[in-house]
This record gives sequence, structure tokens and C-alpha cells, in this order.
Amino acid sequence: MARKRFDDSNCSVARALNEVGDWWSLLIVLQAMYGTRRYVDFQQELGIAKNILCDRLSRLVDNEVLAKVNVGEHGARYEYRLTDKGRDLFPVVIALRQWGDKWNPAPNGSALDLRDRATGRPIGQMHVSDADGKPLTVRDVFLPEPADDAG
Amino acid sequence: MARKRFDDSNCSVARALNEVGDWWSLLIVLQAMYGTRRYVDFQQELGIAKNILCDRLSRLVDNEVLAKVNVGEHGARYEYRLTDKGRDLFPVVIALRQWGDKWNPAPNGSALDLRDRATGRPIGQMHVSDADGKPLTVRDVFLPEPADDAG
DNA sequence: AAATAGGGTTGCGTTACGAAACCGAATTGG
DNA sequence: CCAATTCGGTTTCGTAACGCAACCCTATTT
Repeated sequence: MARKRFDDSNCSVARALNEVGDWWSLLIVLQAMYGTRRYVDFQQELGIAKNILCDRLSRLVDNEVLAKVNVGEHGARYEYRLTDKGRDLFPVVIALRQWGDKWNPAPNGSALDLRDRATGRPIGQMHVSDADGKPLTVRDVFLPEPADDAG
Repeated sequence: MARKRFDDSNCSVARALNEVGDWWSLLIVLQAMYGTRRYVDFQQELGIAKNILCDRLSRLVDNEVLAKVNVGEHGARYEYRLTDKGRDLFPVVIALRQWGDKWNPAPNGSALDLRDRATGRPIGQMHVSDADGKPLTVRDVFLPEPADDAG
């Protein structure tokens, strides 16, 4: 039986996981945010199998998270670039990173050190907040249940 | 060959995905945020196979995202409750939800409507920001590459 | 001409996933 | 007290995904 998919789910989290909810896709997006654009570079830097990389890249392109651009002068040379949709995953990736740093610190103790390129200052901790910026926890928020299906 | 795992990865995103990076785990956490605590309720509300649910629940318990509590009066009745670590996934889930709502709106057009329980006001859009709250895009931030391995 | 790099595809074995069946303890109903 | 149902799983089995290695074609470099 096919792996469950949630294209038609009423829950946007489920639909989001449908596109980037597997082991590799978010890591590829992260790597793209590091500046990686070439197939071979993704392959070497992530240590991912080539067929899996092909599959994930084309799926991300299908979902318009990445754009495949032919940059070859004579023949074909491709770049996979983040789209606006892909760049919009930035908060997701950073939230995951901060969670991982907090609860599963690196074995070697190296800390998160993301900084504003312009000012050199570290980025702030992400939080859910109301319109005024007041932080909200899961208990403060009313989460309407989805209508009927998964998630 | 075994599915690649990233327990020892130098990248906190990879380590985070190691714990909640599969199809179901985040949906289970989300469901727990909705208030679900019982095995059967997870099973029915998510439509997940029982063996997969068992596996994911015990893995989430192992990773201390959920806590398994025996609430039985006479015999054994269990509840799976979010830990602090699990509740800390709130920004991740909300960021994913907002991304999904923006780029893959629900087929039926129903919008996100998360509100502060106290004030009744909707929650704000999540963003990466500097210490003063100034929003930062992926281009504004210097992302140090991990030392050597995946992600 | 040979070697190398880029961007894949194909085969094959192992692992994970999903559905359904089954199971023992606990609870509920009569 | 007995039967049926609920709870929280485990087992079995077929399919899908993953990971590796090998191969392939084109283009560039030596």
C-alpha cells in the first residue's frame, strides 16, 4: 500500500509535510540556504545517494520550492535555486535549528551562531506571538481542530 | 542498507529531523497540541496504522518529546503527554502551518485562525528576526557551514 | 585520445510503511 | 456472573522507499 499522502488534507501542517516532510527535503532546502546550487555539491555535502537526490530535487522543483535553471554556456549545466516559496521555509528551518540546539546540543559543543550579516549581531530566538509581539505558548492559543481528516 | 540517521551530525537541523523528521511524528505532536492524549484517539484522529503509531509514540517517548503516563485506576491506562521539549516544538509547527497556509491553501478555502485564548486576537506571522525584532531574510543572515558532515 | 566532471538512470538488496488479523487485560452492560 | 467491547498493543505479510554501486551520455579538460 502506498505511503500515506496528504495532498487533500484539511490541515496545512499535513500538506506542508507532504512537500518537505521526509528525511531529506528540508536538509536540501537548508543546504540551498547555505548557498549550494549544484547537483554534485548537494550530493557531496549531504552525502545523499544520487537517485534519492534526483528524486527529491525533482519533487522540490515540482512543488516550486526550488527552480531548476540551465546555466550552461554550451551544453547543459543546471542550478537548483530557492524560489520565494523555498525561501519562505526560512522560519521553519530556523525554528527547527533552535529546537535542535536547545534540546539536542551538538556533541562537540559548538553552539548556534547565526548572525545578521549587516550588523554582526546574533539572531533572536523564534517564538509564536500575538499581533503585538507578546509571546504565546501552546496553552495560550486556541487551536481549532481540522474538520475531519488527518492532522 | 539502513536509512540514514543523523544522531551524531554536527548540524542541529539534522539532529532535529532525526527525532521528528518523518511523516508522522510532527503530526502526532500537533495532535497532542490539540489536546489528544490517548492511544486510540491518536489512532482514530490521524488515521494512522496501529503499529506505526506504536513505533512513533515509543520513539517520541524515548526522545522525551512525549511522556507516557499510566493513569489507570485499577489496571493500566496510558496517556501520552507533551513534555517541555515537545511543547517547544510549537514554533516549528506554527511556522510549518503558516507556510502551508500561504503556499498551499486549503482546497476548501478555510483559513488559518489561531487565536490568543485570552484576548481572542489572531496570532502573528512568524519571522526570523534580530535581537531587536527586525525581520531578517535568508539573505540577511550569515549561515556558518557545519564542519564536515550532512546538513 | 584519454581522463574527468556533471547529471543523471538502472538493478538490486534491505528497510520502513500500511492494512488487517490477532491478543490479553480491563471495562461495561445486562 | 458472563458476554461484548475497549484499550494498548504485537504479528504477519505485501508493497513502497531507501541506499549503494554500477552504468551511461554529454561536455570539458589535459
